[in-house]
Amino acid sequence: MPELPEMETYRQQLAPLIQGVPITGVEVTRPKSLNVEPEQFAQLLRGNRILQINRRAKHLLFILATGELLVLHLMLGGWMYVGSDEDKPDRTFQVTIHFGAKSLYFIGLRLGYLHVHLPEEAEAIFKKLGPEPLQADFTFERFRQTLQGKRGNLKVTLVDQSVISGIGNCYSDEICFYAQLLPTRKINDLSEEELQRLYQSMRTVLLEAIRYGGYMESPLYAGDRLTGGFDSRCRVYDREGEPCVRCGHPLVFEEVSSRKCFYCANCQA
DNA sequence: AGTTATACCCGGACGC
DNA sequence: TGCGTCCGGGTATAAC
Repeated sequence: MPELPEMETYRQQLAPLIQGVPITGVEVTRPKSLNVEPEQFAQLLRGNRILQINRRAKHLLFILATGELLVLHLMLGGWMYVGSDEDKPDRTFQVTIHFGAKSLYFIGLRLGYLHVHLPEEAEAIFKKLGPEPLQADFTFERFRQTLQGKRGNLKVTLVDQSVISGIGNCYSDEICFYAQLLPTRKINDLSEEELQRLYQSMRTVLLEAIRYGGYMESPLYAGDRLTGGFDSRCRVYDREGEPCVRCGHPLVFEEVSSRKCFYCANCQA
């Protein structure tokens, strides 16, 4: 599922492919993906250009030459492909944006969406989100302050977008594993040393995931060797029963706060 | 502040 | 091949 590293991978790879290229047409087969009428959407985009692609948490922001933003959230299982009629995936496209011969296909948008906003509207939406975990000014000191007074468990706190933004179900497990902390630990029970481990692990895991292209089933374009490169490097997520890479004990699956949760019961404490 | 429940949504995998 | 069934899971919101 697309979390911060996946969206960051998309952002980096998408930029050189579509930035500045005139939009020649739009197709919408799922109007619910949009917050405006499909005709209005097409009218706004046709002849327009995406000048820049930014990311905020799990959102991608396509900045149009005319000043509006397209705010993308892939939610569960959404993904994208850039290609042409010849090599496009055999899937249902909810939205397609054509850039001459090549097209950007949006796939698996069930709860996902592509919304048109003015910059100030987007800002208001993003105000509810917690800090970006990888932003340079999100120091350990700020991290500690952010978690100050929290009493929930590690898992539920890490995936809470209003506390820290961008981390989802997969990376919360990976971060806990790297930090050798049980996802069920209470935030307020963590020692100073454990908090530091958690902070370092958060940065290390997210940066590694971005470097290897995140956790995705499908490439972004033909010949893409980066997207999904982190799949095989996931240490615990969806690996119930497999031996822990650190100690060899079989990994455990448990529902924690009604979420899928994977961890090593032997070397996480 | 935490915890729990519920609705949202539908493609595609799977079973027969 | 074809048709019916059901799952997944982040987010918003409400109730306690």
